[in-house]
Amino acid sequence: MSLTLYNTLTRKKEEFQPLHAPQVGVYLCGPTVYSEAHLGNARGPVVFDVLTRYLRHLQYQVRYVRNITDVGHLESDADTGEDKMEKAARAARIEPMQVAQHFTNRYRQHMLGLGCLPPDIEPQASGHIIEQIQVIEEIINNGLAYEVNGSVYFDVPKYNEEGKRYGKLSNRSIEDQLAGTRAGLEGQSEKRSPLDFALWKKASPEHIMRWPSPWGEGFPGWHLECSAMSRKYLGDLSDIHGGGLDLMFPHHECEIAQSQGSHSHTDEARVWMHNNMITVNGTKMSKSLGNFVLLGDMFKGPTGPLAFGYSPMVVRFFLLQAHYRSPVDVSDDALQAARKGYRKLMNGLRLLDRLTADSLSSDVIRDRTVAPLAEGKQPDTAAGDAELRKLVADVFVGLNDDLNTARAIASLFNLLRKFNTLAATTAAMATVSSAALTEAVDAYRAVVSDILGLQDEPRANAEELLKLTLEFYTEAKAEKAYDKVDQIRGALKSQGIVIKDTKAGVEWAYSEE
RNA sequence: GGUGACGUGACCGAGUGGCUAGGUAGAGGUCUGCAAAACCUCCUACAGCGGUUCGAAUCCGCUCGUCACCUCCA
Repeated sequence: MSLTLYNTLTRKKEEFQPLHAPQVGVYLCGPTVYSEAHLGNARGPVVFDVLTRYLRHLQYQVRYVRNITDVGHLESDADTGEDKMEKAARAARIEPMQVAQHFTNRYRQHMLGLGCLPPDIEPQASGHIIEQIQVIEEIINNGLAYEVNGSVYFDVPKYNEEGKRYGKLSNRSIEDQLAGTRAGLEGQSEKRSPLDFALWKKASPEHIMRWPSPWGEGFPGWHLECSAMSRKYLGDLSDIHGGGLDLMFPHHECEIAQSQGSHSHTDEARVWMHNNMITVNGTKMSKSLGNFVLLGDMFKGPTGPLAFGYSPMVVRFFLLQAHYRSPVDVSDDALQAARKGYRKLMNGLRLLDRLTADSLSSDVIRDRTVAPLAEGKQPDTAAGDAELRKLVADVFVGLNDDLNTARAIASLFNLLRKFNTLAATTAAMATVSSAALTEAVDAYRAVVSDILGLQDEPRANAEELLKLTLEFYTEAKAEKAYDKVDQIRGALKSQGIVIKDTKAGVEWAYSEE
């Protein structure tokens, strides 16, 4: 049983084999930090978080790179195209890097909330201009790029003449692409072919973000950073490269061309993975359509199509309940169902502690020694153990099948039902061995917490609970039930809280000890 | 126009030639001071029409419908 992943490049599920086991290099195209992240921006990070968590569970040494795009994404293909970063900065009348930093901070905060572990390396495009210039020079030296008026373009037709195939990832032929080219392509006069894409763009006088280069002051093209940074941190060829389906073309296609055209001469990554989109009423959530749900708003709610707020963990669970290559539609109904399912799974997590608790074990042991010993036999747990192990195995069948978290979660619920049945009676408990039970309990915990990254969210309000306790305290005192009084006082004291009987009534404070 | 997906029960969402998906909602039951939880049973399915097959929700064809990419987008 081993992990298989769907590779967009081959359009097949492939058994995952690291290039340099036990090391595994994973790259995820990160956010452009010029605005607040929306729900759609969260899917890739969540999926790749589960992927890297699972790879680590499989004992691989993972280097997970997720970049921050803080420069270089043009507003349009036109020569006058303004950088999105700059546009936002201009609107807010602040330093562009301040905008980038602000939204980078927000993004990290949201990702942590969603249970995504920080990447091992989080490189910023603006910090890798030199590396990007170097890649351009390599491509020029290989004769696959040309300079016009301080801008540099990748020569797609030439690239194809050399036996490469621009379009191999998205399965498009050059002819189709040319045929599909739209009419509105003025502003492309500098390009030799409409298929060519910018590696470096000359900065117009009003452009704030600019860097010196062999071709004058300018800024890197929008596909270049990932190629340059992937190579720097993961080598010429990494194991896995991912992003949203909408990045497949042209972004990832261009990345492959750039890597093939540079000294790397590789597809940049062996496995290319693409997560599907999140839709609202069946239509893709996107900035341009304005139908997006900002993560910050979603956690608080209501916002846009949602009448309620949903906690980060509920959102994470919601996303994982679908397979990453399927589209997911957001709605209150779906999220509310997900919330209940999530809580059920979390209650299961708490049940595990009881299942392995000493008190329960001793009961079980007593049951086993009383009943079966009358017949002079050990209890037969073979069937129960086998069932338990099958339930656990099913969970991993799901994970191994192209990271099918939907199947894995379904199997977890089946396992949970078994746990609930076992916990109900000591007789049921006696049908499984403690070894098999411990195994299953550990597996449940590992998958839910470590691999799926689902944590319990405390929902109880401590202050309210404390208030309630003080009411019982007051009642006990009125009844002169002093052992009860002392018991409550002692319990709270062990939590670092002292009760103060004042003339005005009962109050509490944190212990100063 | 080109490329690629998809259409599963009240809602969400897996699966894929014969074997229970799962969650939520609904009905009944066990348990229960009440309730909840838990467990058991049940209900509503594979867009339509043909075809292949011993057998199709699963493969093929057609029809209808929906979506994505081809332009910045996760």
